[in-house]
Amino acid sequence: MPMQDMHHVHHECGDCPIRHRAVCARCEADELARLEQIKYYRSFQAGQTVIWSGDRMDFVASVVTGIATLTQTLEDGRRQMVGLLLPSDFVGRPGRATAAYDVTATTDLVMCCFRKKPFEDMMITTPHVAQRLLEMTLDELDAAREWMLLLGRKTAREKIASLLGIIARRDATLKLKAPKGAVTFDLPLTREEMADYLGLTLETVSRQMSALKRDGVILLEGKRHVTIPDFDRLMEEAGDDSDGGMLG
Amino acid sequence: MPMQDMHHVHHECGDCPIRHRAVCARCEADELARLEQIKYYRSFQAGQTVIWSGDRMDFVASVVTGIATLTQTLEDGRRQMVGLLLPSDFVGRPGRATAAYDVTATTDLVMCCFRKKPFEDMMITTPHVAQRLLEMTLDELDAAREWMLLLGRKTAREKIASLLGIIARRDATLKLKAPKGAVTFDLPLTREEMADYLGLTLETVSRQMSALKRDGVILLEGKRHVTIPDFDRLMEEAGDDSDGGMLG
DNA sequence: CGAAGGCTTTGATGTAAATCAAGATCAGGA
DNA sequence: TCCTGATCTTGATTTACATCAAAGCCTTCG
Repeated sequence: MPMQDMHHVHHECGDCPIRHRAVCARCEADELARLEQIKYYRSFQAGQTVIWSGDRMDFVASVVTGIATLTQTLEDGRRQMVGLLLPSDFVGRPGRATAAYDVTATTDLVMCCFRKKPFEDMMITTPHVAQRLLEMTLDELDAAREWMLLLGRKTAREKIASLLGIIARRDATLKLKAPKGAVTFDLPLTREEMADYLGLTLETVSRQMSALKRDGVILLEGKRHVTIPDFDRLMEEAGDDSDGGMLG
Repeated sequence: MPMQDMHHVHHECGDCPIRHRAVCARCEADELARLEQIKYYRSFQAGQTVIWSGDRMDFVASVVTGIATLTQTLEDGRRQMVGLLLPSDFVGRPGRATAAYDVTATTDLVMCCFRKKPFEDMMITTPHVAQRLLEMTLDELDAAREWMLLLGRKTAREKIASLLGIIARRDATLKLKAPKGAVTFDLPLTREEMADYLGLTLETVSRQMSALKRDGVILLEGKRHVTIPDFDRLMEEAGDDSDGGMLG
């Protein structure tokens, strides 16, 4: 089984601490498809909508490059981001005909799409696919629950610090280096998108960014470029439970 | 395959609108186990802790009767509920050694447990198990995302109305009748548990319950027994997006 | 170059929910 | 029966964040 071996070698390209998942997107995509003809690529520009909630969705997909968001909207326009899709993340649901969320490209984006019917067939005939998808979905569920704690119980400052930590970790992972000491990266989100992620207004996001800057927790160069001189300090500000796993 | 047929008959016992899932708990449990010796039942009293976050967890389980909660806690004691486990719901993660959340019985509870190692083996040898588990996990992820919208963007009054709607629907499902017109049920949660679910304080929960009562949206008999004279009215108060699926 | 339109910051003010503080209600046990 | 403690309600006050408003900063496009 050289194909199988190949697969495992690919997966050792790195493990993402944010979502606890292998991040080699191409590999993921190729593994899931197998059959060339059911898979195709689509590109989107930053800001473009991939699909609207309620639209017919005859494909499932995974992110190859770029960042996409899932958002829900109330009738009066209040918006909440409910998913942040990074390379290798999966979107769409086998066995559902319409999209449940708005999917938007926040950066230029390439997605690898699979026609739904043949993908569903493959799920049945190829057990490995369902098992892998389960693993990914469980990771997303854990991330969603962490996010719920943030939304329900953290202060604005803690929310911002948490988000910066998440982005910093993701970025460090893509560059294959641990987020210790000084970290630097570009924010992939506008202030409004950050607000939609965190359940805040864009003004509060802006104010808290300024406050963290004033207090030396972060350095800002322009509006988007962030440097974190002391990652542990940032994590303190995020107020996270740090004892998980060490008490039993 | 009479065993297989049996299974499908069982699953037609009802579909839960809250989590879009078959609710026949016994059936679920028996299907997942197959081998008698890897499965056992555990009972808990209301208020008892099933497992603490970080504890070693050498089993996975599903709820047979009663209600359990998953909660996360920050160092300073702020608590957020991140999961509400109803009969047939699954808890635990194949491939993880320790619990990620505190699991607590809010009512008297019976769980059907499976030793983890043989369960993991079964996941590999029996494709159907992984597929079923994927389906359930995707449902939970959808519920978590709905919950994120609630936590991030809804007012206290909307949060309470949403929670009452969720409980009413669950309860109606268990009784196999649609939640239209007048509905009546007992709250399975204390005010504090409701607050932990909703990201509020117990005082705010109490005040908003009183307000909904004053406005005739709900009737209260004692602290726990709730009657909803007009379910549509309650859903209006919940402020949910109602156009989902009808615009594309 | 200068106007136009996104983003972003910052300030002034308002308000929903938290916090602090009594009491009320109820169940169980002596 | 009356305590005792848990749970819940209600009131007074504070506060974190939202809202409203204005101005600053880039980019780009005429």
